[in-house]
Amino acid sequence: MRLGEGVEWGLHCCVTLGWLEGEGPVSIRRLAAWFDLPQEYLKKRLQALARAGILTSTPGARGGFALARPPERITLMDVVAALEGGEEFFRCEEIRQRGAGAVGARFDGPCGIAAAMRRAELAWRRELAAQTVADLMAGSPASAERARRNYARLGG
Amino acid sequence: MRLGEGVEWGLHCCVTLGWLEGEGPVSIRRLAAWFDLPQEYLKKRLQALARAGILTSTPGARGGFALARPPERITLMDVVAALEGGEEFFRCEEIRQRGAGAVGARFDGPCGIAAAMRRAELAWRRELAAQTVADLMAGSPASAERARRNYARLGG
DNA sequence: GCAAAGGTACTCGGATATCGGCTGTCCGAGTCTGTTGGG
DNA sequence: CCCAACAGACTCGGACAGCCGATATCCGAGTACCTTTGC
Repeated sequence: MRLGEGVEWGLHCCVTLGWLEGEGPVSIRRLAAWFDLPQEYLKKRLQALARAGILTSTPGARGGFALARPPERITLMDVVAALEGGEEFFRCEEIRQRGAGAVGARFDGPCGIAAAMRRAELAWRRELAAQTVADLMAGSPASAERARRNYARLGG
Repeated sequence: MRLGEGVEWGLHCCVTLGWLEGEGPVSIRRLAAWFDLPQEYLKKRLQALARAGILTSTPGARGGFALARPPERITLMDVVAALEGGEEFFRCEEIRQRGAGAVGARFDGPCGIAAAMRRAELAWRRELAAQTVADLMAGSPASAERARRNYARLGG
C-alpha cells in the first residue's frame, strides 16, 4: 500500500505557498519549475486542493494558486483527504457472512476485524489532523527567507 | 489509498484457524469454501503468511495451514506487514532538493514533511501492533463453537 | 486623453494514453498419507 | 505378516492474463490583465 506522489507534492506546495504569502498568487508554471515536477499533472492535484477549499485559484493573467486560509488552520489530514479521496484503507467486504463458515450464524454486531482496522486508521488520521502546514513551515525557518529570494529570481 | 483484500482474508483466516486449533492443518480448499473465496489466490496470500512465520504449512495428504504460534502472539501488524510488504505509505522522493526552489539550500536534517507523515504512520502501526488475533477471537465468543460445528460438517 | 478591441497568461474541465500493481488462474514439481500387491 | 510400490491429496513456486487506478499529456473554454487602436 502506498500514498500517491501527489501527497508529497501537495504538502510541499502548501508549505511553499505559505512562505510566499503576500507575493500574490503563484502560477502553476512557477510551482512546477520550483520542484521540477510535471506541470500538467501537478496542476490536476492542486485543482483538487482548490476544490477542497485548501487553496484558492485566481484565473487570468498574473493568476495562480494561494493558500485559502492561514497555514495554522490547514492540517495534514485536510491535504491528504483532498488528494486521496478520504476513503478508508480497509474496506470490510463482510466475507464472514459468505460461504460454509457462515452457516447458522447471526451477524448482529459490526465485524470485529473491521473495527480493529478502523481503530488503527483513526489513530493515523488523528495524528495527521494534529499537525498543520504552519508546523511544517516552522520546521525549517531558514527556508522561508531562501524561498522569497529564489522566487524573486524565478520571477523573471 | 487502499489495503488489498488479502488483508481481510488473511485476518479472517487467522481467526478461524485459531478457533479450529487442535483440528490439525486446514487445507486451502476448505478455507476457500469457508469464506467463498477464490482458492488459488487465497493460497498465494496464505503462502505469504507462512513465509512470514505466521502460519505453518504442512504438505502432503491431510496437510494444510495452521497458526504457527498462539494467537496472543500474532498481532494485526504482523499480518498486515506480511501481506502488504511492510513498506511505508509515504515515500519521500526529496523533491525539496530539486528544481529552482532548492537553489542555495543545504539539506542537513531530514525532510520535515517526511517526518510528519512517518509520525502518523507509526501511530497506525502502533495501534495495529497492540491488537492480536486472540483479541479478535474473543470479540465474538459464540463463533468459536459454531466454527467447530461447521468445520465438522464441511469435513465430509 | 479615453474607451473599446484584441492579445497574452493563466485556470478549469474533459478526453486520452501509458504504466504498474492487484487480482485471478494455471501448471509442473515436491511431499506426505493411505492403499495395494508380492513375498 | 511385512515391506515395497503406487495413487491420491495437498503445498510450493513460477508464469501468465485481465483489470483498475495512478501517472502523465493534450486540448478547448473561460477569465483577468495588458497593450494597442481609434476617436
